[in-house]
Amino acid sequence: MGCAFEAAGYEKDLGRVSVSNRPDLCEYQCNGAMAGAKRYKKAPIMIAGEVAEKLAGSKVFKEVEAVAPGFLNLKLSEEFLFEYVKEMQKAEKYGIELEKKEKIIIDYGGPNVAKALHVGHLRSAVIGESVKRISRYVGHDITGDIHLGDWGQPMGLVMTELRERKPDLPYFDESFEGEYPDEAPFTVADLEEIYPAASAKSKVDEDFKARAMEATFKLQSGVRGYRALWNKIIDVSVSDLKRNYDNLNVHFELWNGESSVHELIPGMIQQMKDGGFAYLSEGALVVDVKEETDTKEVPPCMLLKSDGAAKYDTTDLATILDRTEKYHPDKIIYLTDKRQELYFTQIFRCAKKTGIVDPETKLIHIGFGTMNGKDGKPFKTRDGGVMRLEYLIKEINDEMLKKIKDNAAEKGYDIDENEALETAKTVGMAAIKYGDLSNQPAKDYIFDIDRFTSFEGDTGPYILYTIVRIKSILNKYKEQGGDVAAAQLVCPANDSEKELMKLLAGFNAMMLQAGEELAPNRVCAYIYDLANAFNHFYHETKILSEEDESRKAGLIALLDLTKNIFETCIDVLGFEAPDRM
RNA sequence: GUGUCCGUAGCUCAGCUGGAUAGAGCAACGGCCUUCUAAGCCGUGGGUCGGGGGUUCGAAUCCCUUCGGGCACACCA
Repeated sequence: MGCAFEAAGYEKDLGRVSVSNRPDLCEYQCNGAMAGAKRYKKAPIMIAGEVAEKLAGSKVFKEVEAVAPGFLNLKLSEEFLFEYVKEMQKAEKYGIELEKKEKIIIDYGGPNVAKALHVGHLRSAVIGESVKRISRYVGHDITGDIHLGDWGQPMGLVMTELRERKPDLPYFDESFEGEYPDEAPFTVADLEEIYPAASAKSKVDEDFKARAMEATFKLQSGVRGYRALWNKIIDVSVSDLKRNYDNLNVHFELWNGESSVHELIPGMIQQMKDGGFAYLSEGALVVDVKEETDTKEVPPCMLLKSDGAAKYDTTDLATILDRTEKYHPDKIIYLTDKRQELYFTQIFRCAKKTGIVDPETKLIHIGFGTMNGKDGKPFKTRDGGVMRLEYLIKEINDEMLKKIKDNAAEKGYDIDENEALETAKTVGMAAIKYGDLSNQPAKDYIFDIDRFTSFEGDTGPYILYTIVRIKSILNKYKEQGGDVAAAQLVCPANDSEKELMKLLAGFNAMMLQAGEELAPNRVCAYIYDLANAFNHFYHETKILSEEDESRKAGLIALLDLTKNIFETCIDVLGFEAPDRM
C-alpha cells in the first residue's frame, strides 16, 4: 500500500493498513487517503481513487475499492496469502526482520534476601521475564539481572537478631581467626521469621536499632565475621529464591545485587563532587535534577543520607555506572511498581546529568500496576496479611487439579495421578501468567482465581486447550502413518481457513510491535484471536477424515504451523502447553 | 495543595498515532455431540464510552473544564 501511494505521488507512510472494523465490507482497510487530504489539500476520494488505480491488477489484492469519503477497502488474494505463509513457514524464525539490534539490560525481580517472595514480586518477575523473552525473540541481545536487595539495613537487622539469639556463634567473636563452619546456623524458614521480628523490634527498641545500624556498618566496612555471616545469609536465601523463580519458569542471567556495586560507590560520589553536581543540603549529599520544563516539584537525588550512609539511590546509580562500564548498553529497562515512577525520573536524570551513563543509552522504567483482590483493594490473605507467592501458586494449582480430575471423571478418562499433578502445574502457570500478562502492565488488575482458572473465555487454560486440540490431531495423523514434516500447505479453500492464515501471516508484525512497545499484552491479544480463529476453523473442517490426500496434508501443514506459532507465543509469555488436559 | 494515571455493557476488560454500525469474555437466555478433546462452536438480549464545552467533514480516541477514584511528592525500598 505504501508503494501504491508512492506510485500515485503521495508519501509512503499514508499506506498504513489495519484490519477492517467492517468485515462485511472488506478484510483490511487503509485510511491514508483521508489523512493525506489535509496534507495535499485534495479531496480524499480523489486520492483514494488514484491509489486504487495503481493497484489494479495487483497480485496482493483480490479487490481494492475506493469508497466515500475516502476509505480504501481491501480484500487479500488467497493465492498471495498462501504463497506468503508458505515462505514464512520455510524461513528461519518465520522471516522476522529487526531493524536495529540492541544491547539491553533488563532489571527485574528485585527480591530482598532473607525475606519470602510474596505476591508483590509476581508482576515484576512475570512481566520482566516476558519482556526479556520477546526482546530476545525479535533479535535483541538482552540480559536479565535480578538486582537483589542484599546490602542495606535489613541485613544489619537480621544479623543483630541472630546475635541476640545465638551470641556464641563464632561470627560475632572478633578475635576468632579460624575457619567459619560450612553449615549455616539457620534455615530459610528461620530467616523469614527473623527479619519481621527484628524489624518490629527496631521500631520500639532504640538500643536494638542502634546495634543493627552498627552491624550494617560493620558488614559494609568489611568486618570478617559479619561478611562471613552475610555470605551464609546470601547462600541460604539465594538457593531458595532460585527454587522459587525456577518454579515460575523465570530465569536470570545475572544474580547481582546492591552489594555487587558497593566498591564503586566512593569513586562515583567523588566523581559527582568533583564534577560540581553533588552538594550538601540539610546535611545530606544531593544532586539537583530539576528541569525548567517541569510542571511539578522534582526533589533532588540523594546520594548520602545526613548520617553519611548510602541508600537505594546510591546503589542504583552505582549499578548504572557498573552496567555502563561493563556493557555500554543501548537500553536499560527497569520493571518495578509504578509508584516508583518519580524515583526513577530522579535517578535517570541524575545518571545522565553526571555522565555516569553513556548519553545515548536509553533508561526506561516500566511501572506496573497493583495486583488487587476481588474487592479492588491490594491482594491480601484472608486474615489481611501479605500472601506468600508459594501459597498463591499452590492455591491455583490445587484448583486446577480439581478441575482436571472432575473433567476426567465426567468424561470417563483414565488419568494418572502424577500426570494430573504435572498438568495442573502446567495449566496453573498459564492461568497465572496469562491472567497477568493479558492486562496492560501499567494498569492495576484484579487477580480473580475463579476467572483465571476458568477454561472459558480469554484465559490461559482456554489457550492451552486449543493447543492441546491441535496436538491431538497431529498425533493421530502420525499414528495413522502420516508425516507432519512432509505435509505441504495448500491454498485456503474457505473463509475460516483464510482467516486463520491471515492471522498467521500477521505474526511477525505483531511480535515486532510487542517488542517495540515492550508489551506482552499484545502477544496475549494475538493468541486469543488466533485461538478463536482456530476453533472456528476446527469446528467447520473435518481434517483426519478428509479424503483428498493433498488437501488433508495441506490442512495438517496449516495445523502444524498454527501449533508452532502458538508455542512460540506462549514461550515468550513464559509458559507451556501439556500434551493432554 | 502540586503532579500523574484511570473512569467504556450487571461484572472483568479491549479499542485511544481521529475514520464507516464502539468490541470481547463472564453472567442470562436459545441452539449444536453415533464423527479429530462440547474445557468447544453458533446465536439472542444488554451501551448518555463519568458530565459539560471545544477543535474537525468526522471524536471513546485530541484540547479545555468539571465530578469521582487510584498513586506519588528528599534522608524506607
